[in-house]
Amino acid sequence: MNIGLAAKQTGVSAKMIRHYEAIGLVRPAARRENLYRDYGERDVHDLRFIRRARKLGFSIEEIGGLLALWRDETRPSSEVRRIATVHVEDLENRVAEMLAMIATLRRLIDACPGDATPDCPILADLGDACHRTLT
Amino acid sequence: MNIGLAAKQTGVSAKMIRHYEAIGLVRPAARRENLYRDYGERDVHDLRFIRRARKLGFSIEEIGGLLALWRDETRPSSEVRRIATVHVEDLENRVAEMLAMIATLRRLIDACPGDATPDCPILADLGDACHRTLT
DNA sequence: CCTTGACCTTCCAATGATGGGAAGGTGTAC
DNA sequence: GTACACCTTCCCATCATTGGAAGGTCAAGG
Repeated sequence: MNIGLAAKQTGVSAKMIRHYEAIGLVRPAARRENLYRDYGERDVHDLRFIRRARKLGFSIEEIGGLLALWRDETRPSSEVRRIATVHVEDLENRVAEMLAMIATLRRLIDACPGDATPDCPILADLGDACHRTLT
Repeated sequence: MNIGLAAKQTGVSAKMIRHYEAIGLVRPAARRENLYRDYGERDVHDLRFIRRARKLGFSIEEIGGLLALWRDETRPSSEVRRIATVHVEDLENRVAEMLAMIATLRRLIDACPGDATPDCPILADLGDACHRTLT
């Protein structure tokens, strides 16, 4: 099948399919006589795998590791679990940071009149030379 | 003051200070005879403002708008509030997405034996041709 | 046979925020 | 006078993705 059809069937854009090939995440596609890439079942599987892993926020590097484990019949599930755990902890750290941002911003927004007057605690907080975190 | 001192006083690296100047986020610094950049009170203020806004996750573009409002004595606080609200809603959306990823991954990790056996629900979920979200 | 439109190819560039480093000029302290 | 810390500009890299240009290929229809 052509790259366009593979893209439709996997939800990965043709652009990204070529890119994943260029960086070595997927094996180079077979080529027809006209040099068009030709995809089969296994390629489609790998691309779907990648798309799902991306949706779960795995990096390309992590996905490379997961794909290798997928292909390794003798893989220990502990290794997969380790990668996923490291990733989920990273996600949790980032969420915690973002929640802190949100809490601060919500406080500032609540304190801001939001009318035509120029007095705004949001700008005051960002610009105040004697900066302190609101409590 | 030199760019290095300004960097120390504001927490913005010299690299980034030059970058912010290049993209027009801050006004071009005054130059001494030797072409060294020369920073004053107001520059330091703007850089601190930027650093704090970055810590709250505002994009450079949003910060440009906030800085302009800061300098505008007649700004309506409603405009500042609007920018902050849009941003916080964006943050909340991203957090919700990440929480969904985390929930899915936690379920998969909990179901994974994490031992030397190759059977792993994490890979099964990523690779299954008949894919369904775990409930 | 020729055109049109939809596909495919490769290559180059941009995004946003930041860091790294090279090559070269300047300032200061010993 | 020389060593060292600082400054300058310029280019490149990251990460994942998108966009476009320039050109080749294929199928349908006039």
